[in-house]
Amino acid sequence: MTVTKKIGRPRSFDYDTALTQAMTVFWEKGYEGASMRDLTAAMGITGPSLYAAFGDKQGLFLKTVDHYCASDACTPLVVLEAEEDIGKALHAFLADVIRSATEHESGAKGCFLASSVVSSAGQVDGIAERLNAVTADAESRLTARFEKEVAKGVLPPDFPARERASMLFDLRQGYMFRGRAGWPAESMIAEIPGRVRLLLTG
Amino acid sequence: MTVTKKIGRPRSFDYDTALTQAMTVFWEKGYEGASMRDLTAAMGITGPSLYAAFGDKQGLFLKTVDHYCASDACTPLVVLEAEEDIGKALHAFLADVIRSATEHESGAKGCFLASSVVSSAGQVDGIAERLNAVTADAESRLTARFEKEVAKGVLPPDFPARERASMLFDLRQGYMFRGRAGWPAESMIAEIPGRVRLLLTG
DNA sequence: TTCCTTATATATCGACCGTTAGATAAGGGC
DNA sequence: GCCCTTATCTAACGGTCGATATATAAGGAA
Repeated sequence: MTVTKKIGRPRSFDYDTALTQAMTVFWEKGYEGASMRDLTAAMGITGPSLYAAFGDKQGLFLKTVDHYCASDACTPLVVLEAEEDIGKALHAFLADVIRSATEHESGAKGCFLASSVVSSAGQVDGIAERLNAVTADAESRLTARFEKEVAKGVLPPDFPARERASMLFDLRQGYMFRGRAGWPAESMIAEIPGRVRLLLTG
Repeated sequence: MTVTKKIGRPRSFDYDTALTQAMTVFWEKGYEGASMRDLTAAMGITGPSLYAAFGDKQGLFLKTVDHYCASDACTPLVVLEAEEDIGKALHAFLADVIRSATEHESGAKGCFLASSVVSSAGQVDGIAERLNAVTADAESRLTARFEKEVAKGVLPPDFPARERASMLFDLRQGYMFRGRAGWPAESMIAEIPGRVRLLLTG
């Protein structure tokens, strides 16, 4: 690892902090809805600084997506992996999805990828590929969680871990939709136990 | 019913046809991405004619949404209600959802509401309410389909029709996401039988 | 025909879009 | 000290945005 000597005038802002603030703007307003003026205002920098550091708007957008993916910001997944009891883990996963899908009154609801980035898939090159990759990764983590229970003997050896993982992922997407439509969180939470029971059916 | 006498110069275009063409543009490009010039070009009319007939951009958008809702354009629901055998009906429903989510290479993938309109919920007044209403309607139709089987005796009396209907709706949303991410249709189709089996579990 | 009402087409409005010259400021290397 | 490099600022670019003023055209009513 070489020491990177920096020459020239140093940056007056923190790269990752600015990136996170840009992400928030994209999250609330979407790719098209977020103007460069919205972004520079939120990031606290001027236009030329933004272009020098992040490239054009599309480049900045892709960088926010990669930043989000790299930061393990998907809390439901973290919750699922942290809880030992599989029933409680699934309950906590779904509850956290519902929370994230409904908690903010602003536009920054739900998963950044699942409820905001996805709508730009047809308009920004590179988005579909990233969504595809992160979906595959999320599903493998969900699958691993089920397989862990199979290994422990809690779930039967023939338990369809991959199928249930993919269902769990898709159910999450439904909550994103309901959150955007203003569906009340209570009715979603009330249905969690039934869903958990079904997901664990052998 | 009174005969509506029209005075003044008659319209030179068909209202519903123009509305449908506008919907296609919104479907492909989203609300923000669709410019008035895109819309007038697709509708074959000039700007002032559009404003006179449909109001401003937001008004036109809401009219396309209402037009879609009123036209029973959600083919998976129609398919589900048409097929008598519940297993085949569910299979056909999911297959049709997957088809609509993946068939077009353009941006007009999936359900207009579920994959396009939903992303404008935070930015256009009136969208969330409409999504909420149409979701409730779709769920009640899904529930009715399950209850029909309960009445026939195919499903047990204590079958949780409403819960499974809501799951079915949410699974559909997952397919919309996968379609946008470029997920291959074959792998989704391959998982249908397992999902149908689980949905019908008593 | 003449009026009244409504739709049409042309041309354009001010505002905002994403983006970039051009000049200036701030660091390290010598 | 003086360079070289890079970041910063102000200002503005051409283009497109959504929306409209104006004048003309096309029908029914008298």
